[in-house]
Amino acid sequence: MRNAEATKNTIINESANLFNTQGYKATSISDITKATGLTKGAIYRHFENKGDLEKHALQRLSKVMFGEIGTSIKEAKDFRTKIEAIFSFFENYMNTPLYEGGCPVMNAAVEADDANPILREQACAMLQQFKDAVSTLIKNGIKNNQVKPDTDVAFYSTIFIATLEGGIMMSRLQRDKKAITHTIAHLRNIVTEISI
Amino acid sequence: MRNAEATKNTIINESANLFNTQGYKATSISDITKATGLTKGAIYRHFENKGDLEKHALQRLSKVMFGEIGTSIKEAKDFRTKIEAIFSFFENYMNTPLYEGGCPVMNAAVEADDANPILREQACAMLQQFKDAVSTLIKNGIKNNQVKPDTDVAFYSTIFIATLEGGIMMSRLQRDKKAITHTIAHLRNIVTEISI
DNA sequence: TATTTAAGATACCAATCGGTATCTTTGTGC
DNA sequence: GCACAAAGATACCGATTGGTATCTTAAATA
Repeated sequence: MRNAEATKNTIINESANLFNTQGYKATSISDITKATGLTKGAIYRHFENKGDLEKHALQRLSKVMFGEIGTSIKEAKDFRTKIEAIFSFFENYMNTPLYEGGCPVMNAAVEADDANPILREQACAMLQQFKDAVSTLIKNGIKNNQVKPDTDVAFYSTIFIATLEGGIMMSRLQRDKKAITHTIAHLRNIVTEISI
Repeated sequence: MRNAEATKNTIINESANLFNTQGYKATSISDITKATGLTKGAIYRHFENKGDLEKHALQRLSKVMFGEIGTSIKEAKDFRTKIEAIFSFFENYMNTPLYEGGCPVMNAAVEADDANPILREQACAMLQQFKDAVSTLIKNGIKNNQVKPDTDVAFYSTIFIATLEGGIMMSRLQRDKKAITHTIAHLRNIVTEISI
């Protein structure tokens, strides 16, 4: 039989790309057939329905996003370089993004908000995963005497993510790196403030 | 004749509400007929096409948003209370929002990004208007010896907006005020830093 | 090489999409 | 109260939507 796993993989990749750029509702199954070169019959053999495909696609975006962030964090040694890895990841959204269409968390969050509870739940989990990653990063910084011990972990992980997400939203809308550059510069100041 | 201006107004209001909650592409003309109690024929008498209606709806959201922000800023006297008016506006997105569905700028920005250039341009103009408002607020603060004279206006107006937008995105996704509360608390610290 | 079965293509379905042509109703000025 | 014009309702249009039933093709196995 023709490699089922490989075709399923390309369907997920192509649809993930389309969903993240055009939106989930706005992307039709036809769009995906055009992008993959496959037919509707082939797609529906691998996925129950469109919602199922959306789920797998966002899952893929999540894996790619956190995979990249995770490895670049692991490569760094101390708190400052680790958090710098996150900054450069967001900065690269404007130059050489891993996927097109901006941050998958924000895209899914804004679109799914009320109409698509499954997507919303996934976006929620992704945001939590991101927050947890930043939190452990700060916690380890405290443990290793690189971050001030009285630092409010939940507070700072929240404002880090909020500022980054807001920054790339502005930069993508204005098609100008200035916003994300400013926000990251600001976050660097905060990093200095809480660093020992 | 039946009051044309009034019906046009309700069409704009109802569709603005639907567009901002469900999304522009995801909201059909049928949805709007159900919400208004009018028929398709009535709607297309007042608007050329769906895009035209989208334009008017976002324009309405813009007016409402900046109208509210503008008046509450004018009522305040000094820099701190003026910027505090903006904070409380964003905080109210979670309690008693002027309109449902979150920030119209972010919603339009994320959805329109590549597919809907007219909407994108409008969102871009709204963001610029918001940034200009914060900028003049800071500039006046400097002029009136309430803000440090060496304050980078473009820098701070950018991070104020980015942080607020990111905060409400997170809070709306998590359906929890914590994120926006934290981000605003952080912005209050910044206000203190740049204040005299 | 023949059989079997999974993968993918084709052809269709009802429902809905944005949009329009036409008809009916309603209010206004004469 | 009657003609006129504007506002809104009705009925339709082709195109597209998500989805399915069925047919064909290709690869593994016997």
